[in-house]
Amino acid sequence: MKTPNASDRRVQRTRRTLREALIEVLLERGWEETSVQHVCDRADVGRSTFYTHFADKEDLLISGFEDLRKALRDQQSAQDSTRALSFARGMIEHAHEHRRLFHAIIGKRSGHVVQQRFRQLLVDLIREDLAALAPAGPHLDATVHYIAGAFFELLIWWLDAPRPLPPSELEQLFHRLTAPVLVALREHGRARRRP
Amino acid sequence: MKTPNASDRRVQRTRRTLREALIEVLLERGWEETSVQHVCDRADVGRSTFYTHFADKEDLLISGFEDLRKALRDQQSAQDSTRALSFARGMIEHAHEHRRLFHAIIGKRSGHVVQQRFRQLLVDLIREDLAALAPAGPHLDATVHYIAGAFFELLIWWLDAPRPLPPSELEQLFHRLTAPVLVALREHGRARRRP
DNA sequence: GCGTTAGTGGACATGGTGTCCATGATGTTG
DNA sequence: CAACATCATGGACACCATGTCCACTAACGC
Repeated sequence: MKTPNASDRRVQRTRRTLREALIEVLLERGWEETSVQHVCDRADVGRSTFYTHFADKEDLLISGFEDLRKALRDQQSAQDSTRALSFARGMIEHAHEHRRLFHAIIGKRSGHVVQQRFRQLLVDLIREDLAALAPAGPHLDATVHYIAGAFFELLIWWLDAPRPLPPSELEQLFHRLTAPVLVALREHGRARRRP
Repeated sequence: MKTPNASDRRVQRTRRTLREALIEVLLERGWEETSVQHVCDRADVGRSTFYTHFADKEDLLISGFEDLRKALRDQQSAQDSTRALSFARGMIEHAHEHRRLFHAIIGKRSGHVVQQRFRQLLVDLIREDLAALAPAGPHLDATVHYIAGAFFELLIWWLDAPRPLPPSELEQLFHRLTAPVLVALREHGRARRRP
């Protein structure tokens, strides 16, 4: 069977069921210990059916990342986004709200492709934010990756902590640590424009 | 057979051969595509022998991490380590010298446990450096992880770049971006000591 | 040299992957 | 509403990797 038609009810139902089952199994077993088998069993869906929709378990999980992205955009436009890196609030709150899920997805028991994708998501979000502050080039690239890595590790640390800070404090912490980095970037940009 | 005696010539030879074979296969196939089978074939070592020495391929790779750590310490003590985060120079030079290997080990084609361990190595190194700057607590922890994540992502970005900066520039960049973070940490430390 | 210990290689059970197909079930369309 | 196209099913198949075991042989240390 070739790429099923997404507008068909059956297709939508199957995909939704599989995504939900993935999350359930993920929460119970962690990423590495989750197999396509388990997900299909939980979803009560034939394993052959799985492969007509997704290439593998990573493909399935990543298909849900778009939802996160959209949620972040909604949250972001519904507040004053005057501050740089305003995605942080939404992301942190989202992670707080779905703490166990986030922990399973990006935490220590996750898989590398998934982490890779998540970090790429961060890099994209941050690059959008910083594009206005400095001219494109290796310095901007480096700063974007610097901040993305910092945020990612900070988030994992926070998700792993036994008694984590409240979300607002984490956000504050992140902005306090990152503000001077942005200042440095801006200065660098100005310096290069008027050497 | 139980834990073989490490002083036996045969044991040393077998382990060394396996480590070398792992690196070879790793460079050719990347982490995920490397199996215990492949490594044993390349090393010309029985697969059952592998399991008397290492639990799995991760165990084998990580057994080589201690060498890196030692190399870094030697390099670090052989220079003025007055500057905070002086490990960075050694790490960057090391990564530059073994670029392809580092790329395979911690880059995009790596495995998550390996990355995990490497990040833990960074966290440990940075915590040692920063312990003197601020009192222990969540703020110090957060900063340590922040910097570790930033350095890690910066390193991967650098290893992935088609035309990478020279190592000295990367080091400079890292220190320029991180200096203000350290200042903030110190100030925070002073503020809490004299509230 | 001799007793001990490590390496060999093949067998075995287990479990996951990805593909394929005939069949039955369920939408969609005219 | 009926006919047809499409999807889901579940079982079979070939494949590959894992981890354990064991009887046999080779190499080491003392």
